[in-house]
Amino acid sequence: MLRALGHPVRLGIMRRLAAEPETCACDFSDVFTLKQPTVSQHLKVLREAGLVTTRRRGTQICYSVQPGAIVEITDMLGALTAHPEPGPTHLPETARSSA
Amino acid sequence: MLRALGHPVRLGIMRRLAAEPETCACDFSDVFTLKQPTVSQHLKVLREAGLVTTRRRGTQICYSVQPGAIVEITDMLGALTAHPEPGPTHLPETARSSA
DNA sequence: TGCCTATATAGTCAGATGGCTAATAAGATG
DNA sequence: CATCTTATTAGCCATCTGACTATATAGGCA
Repeated sequence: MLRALGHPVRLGIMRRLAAEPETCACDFSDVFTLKQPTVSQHLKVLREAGLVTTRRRGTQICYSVQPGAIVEITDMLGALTAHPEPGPTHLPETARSSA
Repeated sequence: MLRALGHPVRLGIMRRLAAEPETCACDFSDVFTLKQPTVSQHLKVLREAGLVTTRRRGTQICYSVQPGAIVEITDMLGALTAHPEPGPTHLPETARSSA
């Protein structure tokens, strides 16, 4: 998810979706001055990262922010400031799973 | 900053620093099975992103998480879930029907 | 001072990323 | 059913990233 947000266009898409939910895919091409397939690729990354949800409206597909995903990231980032506690709070460092 | 966190090794470094502050640079080479210069590059990215702070301790340089940076990211991400209607300001209805 | 350890930089190369055009698939609408 | 619009996928190529080795720099300590 962080990797998905690490690209300026994708972060811009998220911001746009936050400011104006239910934005259709075709709208982004104009906003970011990118060709439609390029936007589609970025939207796919965001979709597969679970950061956005889709809904069909007529011939268009509207995107919105998946609030749960943002909470998930925020929670994970908050753990970065948590002090080390003597308990099973910390995760194993052998996590090799990719998203 | 998000771009800096978007790499598994760098996120792992941040997690390690959260679990064990004041970790010296040489320690990461062993933890992540990477050569020393590679770790140094990642630490440089984190440093330039303002995500970590450094402190010299003898011959070593110890890294710690910069809490303010995490707050900054969290705050920015929180804005992604904020609705575009912060007050009684009326704006065009967009026919949002729940699925 | 001189050495020795720890860290940072330079340079290089394979592989990933991100943009495009062209073609395909999905679905609405007459 | 035919057609048209919209979205996705495929393939291509320039650029960036991230790993490495080799080298340079910084600073403590005998």
